[in-house]
Amino acid sequence: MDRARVGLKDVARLAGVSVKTVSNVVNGYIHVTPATRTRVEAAIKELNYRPNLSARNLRQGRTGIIALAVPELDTPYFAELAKFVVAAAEERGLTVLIDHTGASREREQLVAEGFRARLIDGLILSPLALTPEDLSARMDDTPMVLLGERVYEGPADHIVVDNVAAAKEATLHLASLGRTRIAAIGSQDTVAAESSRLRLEGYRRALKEAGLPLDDRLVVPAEEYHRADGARAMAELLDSGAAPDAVFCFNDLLALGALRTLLERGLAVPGDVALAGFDDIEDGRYGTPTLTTISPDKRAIARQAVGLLAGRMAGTSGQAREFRVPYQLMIRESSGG
Amino acid sequence: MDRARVGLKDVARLAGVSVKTVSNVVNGYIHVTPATRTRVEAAIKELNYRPNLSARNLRQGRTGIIALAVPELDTPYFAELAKFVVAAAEERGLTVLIDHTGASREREQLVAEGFRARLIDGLILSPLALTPEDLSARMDDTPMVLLGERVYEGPADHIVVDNVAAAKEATLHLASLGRTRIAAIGSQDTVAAESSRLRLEGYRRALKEAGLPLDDRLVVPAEEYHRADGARAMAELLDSGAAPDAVFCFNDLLALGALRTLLERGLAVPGDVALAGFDDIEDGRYGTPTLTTISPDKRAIARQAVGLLAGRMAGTSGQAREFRVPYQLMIRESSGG
DNA sequence: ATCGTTGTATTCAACGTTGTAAAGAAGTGC
DNA sequence: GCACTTCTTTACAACGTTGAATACAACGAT
Repeated sequence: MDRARVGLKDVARLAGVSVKTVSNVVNGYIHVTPATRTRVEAAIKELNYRPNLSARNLRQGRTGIIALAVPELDTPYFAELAKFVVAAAEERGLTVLIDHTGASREREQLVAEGFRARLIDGLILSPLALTPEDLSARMDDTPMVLLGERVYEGPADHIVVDNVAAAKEATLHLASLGRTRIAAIGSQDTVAAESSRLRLEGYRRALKEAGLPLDDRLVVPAEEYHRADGARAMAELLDSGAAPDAVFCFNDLLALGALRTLLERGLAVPGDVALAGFDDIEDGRYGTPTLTTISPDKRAIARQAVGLLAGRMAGTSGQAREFRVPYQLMIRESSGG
Repeated sequence: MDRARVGLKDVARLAGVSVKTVSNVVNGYIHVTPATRTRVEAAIKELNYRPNLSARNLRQGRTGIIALAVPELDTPYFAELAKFVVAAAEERGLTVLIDHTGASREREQLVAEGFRARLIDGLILSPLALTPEDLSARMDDTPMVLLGERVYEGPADHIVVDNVAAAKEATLHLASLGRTRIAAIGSQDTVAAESSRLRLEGYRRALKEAGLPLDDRLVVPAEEYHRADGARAMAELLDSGAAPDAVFCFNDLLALGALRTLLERGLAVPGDVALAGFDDIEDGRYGTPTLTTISPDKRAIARQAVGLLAGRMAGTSGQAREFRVPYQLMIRESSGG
């Protein structure tokens, strides 16, 4: 194999034209004779020429690459989201590079501060640990769109789902089944745990609206949002004697973990305890029982994020914007659907 | 914000040195006076300079980016694998760009043929539909490592798990429980479905070794490897009257789908039907019951792939190599563990 | 014929970086 | 003091591409 890189120059020599003409053919410039075009295309094919994107990018000042930074890629919610983002980016001719931050503030800062600067044209960041102050202090001027639940007043565009309303709707749904001891799994007391706080707020408002008392023993924290944490939290809840007859989990993985504990202990779902989650990941749609959950429109999130980012990259200026993306309560078997 | 890009030139002017000296500081060149270094570093900080990677890459002829092309990113197995690949790449200072092929032969060909050529230095491809002929015909000379089950004699390095042995071990485990009517879910008759074929072969060998008859009605195809296919296949199996007392599913998602059908129909797992899967995805470790499965060492797969690729990128030449990665049978509740 | 117009192809410079070679400064050994 | 090495910094060219400016040819209208 030729290890030697073939460039416009080589194609030009073979086709007997200037370098620029080859460039014109490659870029579909209109004023090229069919004859030359054919000749050049033949040469391109013969040499198996591929444009050097680094050179092109250098010249044009853009790379066509955007980064998507998520806490964990192997979390179903983010994997599904990533898929939609990649698809939405492709529609616009953009390539996605994925960073995972592991939910560490340090890594999130690094990404926001332009760790990939001059390689990417834009950044979609799903922050978990980053504080609004971190964001205000941001130096890098790469366009950025924030994803997810948190509401920032800061200077960055962001896409949000109304967590309070969604959590309230899920909790009210459980109440509408006649449940009176509705627990919540997933509270967090870190400064940065905004989405947890918002969902808790929704839960509280729902209880108030339903005329149910607020019992602190029914609110159980979860350090992370994985199945294991949900299983552990559910066990605590049952052992504490709080005797819940429904549980709203702050995400689906917590709910699936909780479900596991409930079934292990011989409790019926939804018979003894009704269950609702948040995220609508595929796992929840095929478990036993299937999981009632809040389904944020992930495709819309991805589309909006990429669209907004593309706009900024194209030079749109102005105030940071917030886009609200719709969600839907999916009632399934775990709450008697 | 300065929208104007700051380059070495600007830093050099501010620090009162030549462009190359700044470059030397940035790259940690040894022979720079502490005094100059400090001065330059101050200037870099003041201007918030970031190297332009496109330019650097153009100059050096490499980008430091590798692509990982997987069929579906939101499939747990690949999401987990992707995470390990990203981590392994980071250890070597490489950045990963993810492509998803949707298991389409066309997209896989596109990727292998250098769709991203001159942007990436190497490619890790997990082929599903690509034929060995496609690979032999490959023109692009970007280093490539193939991932996954398929064994190619072709010209590319690849990382494999011994599918036949693993499938045999899983099936034999089911037989060792005293089950005599062991079904298999996931056969495929596409030309390209190599991994399905290998797992089926392992299943057959196990039956032979256990002295069990081979009953065609016990082998059920699955078009794709998702939960829905598993659920459907299990239903077919039960409706056909084949009366299985154990099922080996060719991946965990199929198994989880099958599990769903079994529980829906009031059958006990593993009491009435024992179940085993393949991949060891996290979902299987927290379902009810937990899932017996073949666990390929994903971290090793990722490490080997990136290492091998890095070697080729550094210029190692020679015959295509095959690396075998270990696996482990994880016995859990679905087979009475 | 002459002028403009349009279409086709070329030359030149520049994007920001780094490898090479070489220049200048400073020390070392005789 | 001289030749020599070592350290520090620089000028220059090149990576492969494309935008701007321009040359040249062909054409139609005057």
